[in-house]
Amino acid sequence: MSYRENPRPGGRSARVQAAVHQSVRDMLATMDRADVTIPLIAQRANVTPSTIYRRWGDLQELLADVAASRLQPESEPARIGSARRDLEVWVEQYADEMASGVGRQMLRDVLSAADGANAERCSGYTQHQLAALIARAQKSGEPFPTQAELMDHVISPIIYRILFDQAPGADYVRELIAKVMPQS
Amino acid sequence: MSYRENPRPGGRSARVQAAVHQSVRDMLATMDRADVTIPLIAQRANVTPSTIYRRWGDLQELLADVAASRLQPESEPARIGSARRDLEVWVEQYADEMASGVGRQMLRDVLSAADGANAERCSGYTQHQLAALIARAQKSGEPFPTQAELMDHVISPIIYRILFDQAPGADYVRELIAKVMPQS
DNA sequence: CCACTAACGCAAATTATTTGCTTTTGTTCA
DNA sequence: TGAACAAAAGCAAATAATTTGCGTTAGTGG
Repeated sequence: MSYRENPRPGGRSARVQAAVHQSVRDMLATMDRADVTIPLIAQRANVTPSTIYRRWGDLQELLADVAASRLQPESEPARIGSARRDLEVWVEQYADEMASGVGRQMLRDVLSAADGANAERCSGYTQHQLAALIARAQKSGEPFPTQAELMDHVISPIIYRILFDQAPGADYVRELIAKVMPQS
Repeated sequence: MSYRENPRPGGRSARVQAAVHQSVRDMLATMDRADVTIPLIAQRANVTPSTIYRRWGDLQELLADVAASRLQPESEPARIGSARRDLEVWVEQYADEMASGVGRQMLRDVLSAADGANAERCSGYTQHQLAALIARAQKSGEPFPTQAELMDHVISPIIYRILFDQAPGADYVRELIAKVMPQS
């Protein structure tokens, strides 16, 4: 049986993973990304390079794994007022995070890995947050866009701009939301 | 003066670039992507590895450059009938190309390079094609979405799905277009 | 507690990348 | 045209990263 797939909290495998992830985060925060190499990561994490190579394959996969972990939201969308307002606030924060230097880089890391699993993971996180907002609107009976509408017409344009162009502004985000709100 | 930025057609710099690009395309077509290395590319292109390193920096940059070149459209969108029909046909073909294994990989290559110039290049190509369709509609007086609407609500969702999820189908594409067409 | 095995460490072998220096090639100007 | 110049390429040595075989350690299940 594999220790890696679902490693138990205190196990050696989990400790190594935590140390390596931490090491990567530290290094990305303090040094130029081009200087972040597997031997250096290994040294800081007190493991052998071969451990990392065997476990993640290459730097891209490791960075994608770390980035996807960091993109996992820690909490539910904040409760401000109406479901629409909550949505606006959440999306604005989402857009800001993704458009920042770090966010942008994490997006790229996640997408550039050969294994697409981490990209799906990220998209899943976003959908999960949206689902929470939708459930909230349903409970209070407010009209609200569907998840597909939000993904296609709010999230997608934001991410596209970040990836290919420039950062989207706050008013741009609000316009996108206004467009998908029903019976406006 | 630099030979590289705007190399003259017959010059040495252009010959090297062509040979390297061709070599990359051949190798990507025939072998596993993980086995495509700079020394191998150099050998096949009859140049020394250091030439490639000096010129492109690393494999990711080279792949991004080649991918962006391949994503450059060779011709204007086909003229089928109405502007709307032309748009539908063009977008469907665009979506198919991007969703294919090769297209997907080219997208990733373009996005994973540290230098974002090639990503902008790609987005620029798309906008250029759309501009042609818009001009056509204007000339014939047909109602038509703006470029921003097309980028945000047709292109972006397609690319997002390709990058994070699965391939979009032909009917999905037509629905996206139906949604942005004015006075439907 | 013992047997089992996945994951790790170590070190040698291989392969990729960097770099200083030389040579080639194309450009410019007299 | 043809010399002077500059950019890019070649070559080879030095460095760094990656792979791999084998022994060891540490969780797992009986």
